Amino acid sequence: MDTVETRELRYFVAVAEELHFGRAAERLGMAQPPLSRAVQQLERRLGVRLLERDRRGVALTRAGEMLLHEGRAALDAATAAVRRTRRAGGADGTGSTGGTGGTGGTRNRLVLAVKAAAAHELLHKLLDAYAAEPGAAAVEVLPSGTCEQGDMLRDGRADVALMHTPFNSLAGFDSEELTTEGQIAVLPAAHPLAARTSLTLADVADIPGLPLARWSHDTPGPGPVIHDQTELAQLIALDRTVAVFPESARAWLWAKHAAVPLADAPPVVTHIAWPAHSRSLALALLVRTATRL
Amino acid sequence: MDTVETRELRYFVAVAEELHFGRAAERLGMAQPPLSRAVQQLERRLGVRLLERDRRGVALTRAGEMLLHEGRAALDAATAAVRRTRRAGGADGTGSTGGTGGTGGTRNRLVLAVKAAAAHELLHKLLDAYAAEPGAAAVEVLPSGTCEQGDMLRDGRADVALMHTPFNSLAGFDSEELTTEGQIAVLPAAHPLAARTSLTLADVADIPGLPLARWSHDTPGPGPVIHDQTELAQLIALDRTVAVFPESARAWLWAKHAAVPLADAPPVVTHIAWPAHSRSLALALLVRTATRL
DNA sequence: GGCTGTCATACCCGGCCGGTATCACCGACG
DNA sequence: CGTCGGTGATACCGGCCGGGTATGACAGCC
Repeated sequence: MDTVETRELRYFVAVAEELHFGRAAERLGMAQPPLSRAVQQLERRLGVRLLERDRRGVALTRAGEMLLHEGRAALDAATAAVRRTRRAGGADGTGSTGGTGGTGGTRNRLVLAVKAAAAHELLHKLLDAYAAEPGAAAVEVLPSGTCEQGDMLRDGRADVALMHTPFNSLAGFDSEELTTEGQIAVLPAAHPLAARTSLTLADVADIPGLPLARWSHDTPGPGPVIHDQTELAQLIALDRTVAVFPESARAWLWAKHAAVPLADAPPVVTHIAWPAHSRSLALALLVRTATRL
Repeated sequence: MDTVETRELRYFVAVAEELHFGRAAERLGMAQPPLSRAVQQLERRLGVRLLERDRRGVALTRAGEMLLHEGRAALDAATAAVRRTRRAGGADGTGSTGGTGGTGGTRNRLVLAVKAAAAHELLHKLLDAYAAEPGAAAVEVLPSGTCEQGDMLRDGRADVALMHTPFNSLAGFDSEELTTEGQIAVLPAAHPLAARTSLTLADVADIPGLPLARWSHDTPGPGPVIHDQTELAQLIALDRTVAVFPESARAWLWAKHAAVPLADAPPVVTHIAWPAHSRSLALALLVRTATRL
């Protein structure tokens, strides 16, 4: 009797995230009373108090925090199992871009998550080299717009990913190092600093009238909040902001952009990463191909 | 609709492991027909054929193999969630040895999995040093007799483990390196080779009349199959076998044993390892203590 | 051809999952 | 101070589904 149904986990996680039975029930598409009862049953079966119900909302106990973390991981594992099984059986429902035919014999497929517009060159070479391998699977390239590649691997939307330290964490995955590159400042071609052969992070941190762009409202600073890379490119060309990128970003620079190496920025290392427990031949072949590029 | 209940996963994994509905049902403590139906429903919901039922048993399809692997991982994650939640809430049911009082304030507990009789010295120093830390949790030492430490971490029986490469795989865990040591051959003190100051793996591989001990019947070879380290020590003292161990094994040698360094054996590295998604202060403190020893 | 052993089907029952209605409680507020 | 709004808990009920038993379809085998 040391197991939980995923339904119970979904319910508890919803309540723990909302800290409110009513909203959680709404999110789950059900009424509040059965939800209350289900969580109570879960608490009884675990023999542990998960929530501290003082009037005016709900608070997590220490055990509740633990179950929130571990339960999320378990739910991810369950949905990953479903997604990967469907994919292996050919009953997939993704409308993803970039399907590349394999050798036709096996109907294997591999979903590769990449950060949009990063490491073009590497990705291109990798896909070409892999497609040339005998026995290669079809590779779907899944650009992770808003989401972390790590999340994609965890919940099964992807089988393998290109990740970039120090931006992504490789924790919990197996990985191989592929390339290392420096970082560059991307600024308007007309700006005085664009003539320099080298800059420092401090230089670009506070250029008068040219604040650093931010990817989210959470980051403090005066710079504009941007949502995609095209928007950013536009704003740079308009002399409104400056940004820092790995060197491979030179691939998408405009004529009105200038790139200057940053002397003291940490190098960006591109890894190919996959769930540690993977046992797929197609994946192994892709990794081997990548490391031999 | 991209999720599974753990019940369905348990059922399918049982069938996939037994490749026989009747035996699987027995193992699950239920009748065969509901099990058949449940697996059929699972196949319908996934839209994928998992089993190839030709008369005379059952075979896994490619998708079935995938679900077996991924489903096991998901089930491990679910039971880990339950175990760790119970532990965090103080409603634990383990009868494990080695409970060591923390500083009393927090009722936190940490289960540390170790290979029985490995790295005594290191373990001792670690426990002492950790207990001296302010805010340390109670540490339960869980000797993993038959089981891999990695499995203990995966299914929540342990929170952290001492693991030894190249014997254990660190895949999927975060880890820090602690110590490196060479390996020694443990042989009867009276044996001629015991006088040597150094040996090679080839030397001990085929000593006439002294075959290498095996831990499992799966390993081929003429040596005796042993089940625990005491049994092995006995057999060595009786001139029946020889074995290879990390240097720290000197701690438990008998008077009738001799230890000779192995010149070409790969070094054994002891790591402290934990699930990559862990977010526990007590664990972080233990890791920091360990790396500072 | 019966026998054995496999998995699937048919049918029934009880439990539990979820919904509606309501309660108990507290804080805010005029 | 009574009322009201909003919280989660309780009571009750109906339908679904998970599980059991009995049986069927089908292949291999002596």
